[in-house]
Amino acid sequence: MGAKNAAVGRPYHHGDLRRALLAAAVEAIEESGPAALSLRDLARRAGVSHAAPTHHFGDKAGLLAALAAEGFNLFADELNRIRERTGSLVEIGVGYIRFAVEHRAHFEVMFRPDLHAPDHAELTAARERAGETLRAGLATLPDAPTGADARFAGLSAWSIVHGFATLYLNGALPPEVDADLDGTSRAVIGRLFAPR
Amino acid sequence: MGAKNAAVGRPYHHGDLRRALLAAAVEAIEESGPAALSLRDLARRAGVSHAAPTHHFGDKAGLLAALAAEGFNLFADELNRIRERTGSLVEIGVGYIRFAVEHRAHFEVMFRPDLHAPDHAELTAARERAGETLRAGLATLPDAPTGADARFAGLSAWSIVHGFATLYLNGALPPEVDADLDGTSRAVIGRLFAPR
DNA sequence: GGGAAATCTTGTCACCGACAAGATGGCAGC
DNA sequence: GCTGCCATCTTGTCGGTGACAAGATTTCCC
Repeated sequence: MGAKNAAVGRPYHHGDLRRALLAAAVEAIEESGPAALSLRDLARRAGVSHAAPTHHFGDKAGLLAALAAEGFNLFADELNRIRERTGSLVEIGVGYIRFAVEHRAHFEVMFRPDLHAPDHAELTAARERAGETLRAGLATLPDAPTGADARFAGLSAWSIVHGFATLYLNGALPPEVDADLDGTSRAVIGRLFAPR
Repeated sequence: MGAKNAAVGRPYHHGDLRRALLAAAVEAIEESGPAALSLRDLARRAGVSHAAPTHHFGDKAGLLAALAAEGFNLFADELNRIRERTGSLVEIGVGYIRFAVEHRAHFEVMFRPDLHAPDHAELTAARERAGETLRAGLATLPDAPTGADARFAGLSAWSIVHGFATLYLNGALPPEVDADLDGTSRAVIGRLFAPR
């Protein structure tokens, strides 16, 4: 029978601690960035003891890798949705940037391998899935290039959206950008594909 | 008279501790990234007590802000040199990426405001100087755009080089890129300005 | 040459991540 | 329906870290 503890109403087993910890991590990172993240703080937010997270993630790098994996999966879902709906590489790019802003905590962890547990299977799979999504997006180009050109086209498209998103998140871009993020994204990406 | 301490030869005053700590920080960050940086480790590397760094930088955020400022100054110097020598925006972009790789430790700290002491005067000035350099680089374009077009041109150029550099540093780019980083950079940047 | 100020040290505190050992309770198999 | 296994969670502990305080040493400047 549960809840014999001093803390009223809280059963010994949390129920879904793993999910609660990941949600708490998103919250904490949105508040103060991934550098300031503390496992003990997450445990407090979830109402469990300071050592509870260990069982689910091993260590801090394990938790961040799991969070990154969740991020890559959300990311692939979102971009696939946009691709099926619009079939436009520019719109996928706009979605890339919007994802970074709307899922800031996930995004800030996804591309920081120094924070991840090495050889994290779930993360590797999720990252691969997201990569596949981007490659499929490139194929939507009407005059899809081939050979070396295709490599450079892919790299430049990825670079421009990733750079814009990163600079925006770091607060490096001028404030006017905030007023119309999608519009600015479209204009910036458009310059890469403009026929001129 | 100096060197009465147990540690032979080491005077009480270091001489140039500030510079030594910044150099140690570069070394430490190159080894294990900015997240793993520890002030006490830097103090050990410099051969001083664990509290010595406080006087020069206030706290950890102060040290990282100083390192970022140093980075922005090196960065502006390097890009100005390239601009004067080549007058080419593409080459400035290649230099941007090469700087990120060759001064990885500095670069990884420069665009991470969450790590910086807020309102750090030296950093603000250095960042402004670097921004000025980039703007001057844009003006080298033969058909330099004006008005809103100029804003988007600047944003897209900055985004593409910054994104490429960031992805490369994070190990997200395929290994072939390593073989010819400058060539790949040029090809990627070239797609943005290609007349097509 | 003497005192003020800069520089560095020692000592301490709260917090953190990791680990170990034990408590709790769900659950499968009988 | 009971029993034992095992996932889950707690408590306790250790070394390391950042920040601060107070004191020691040295330089600098008048």
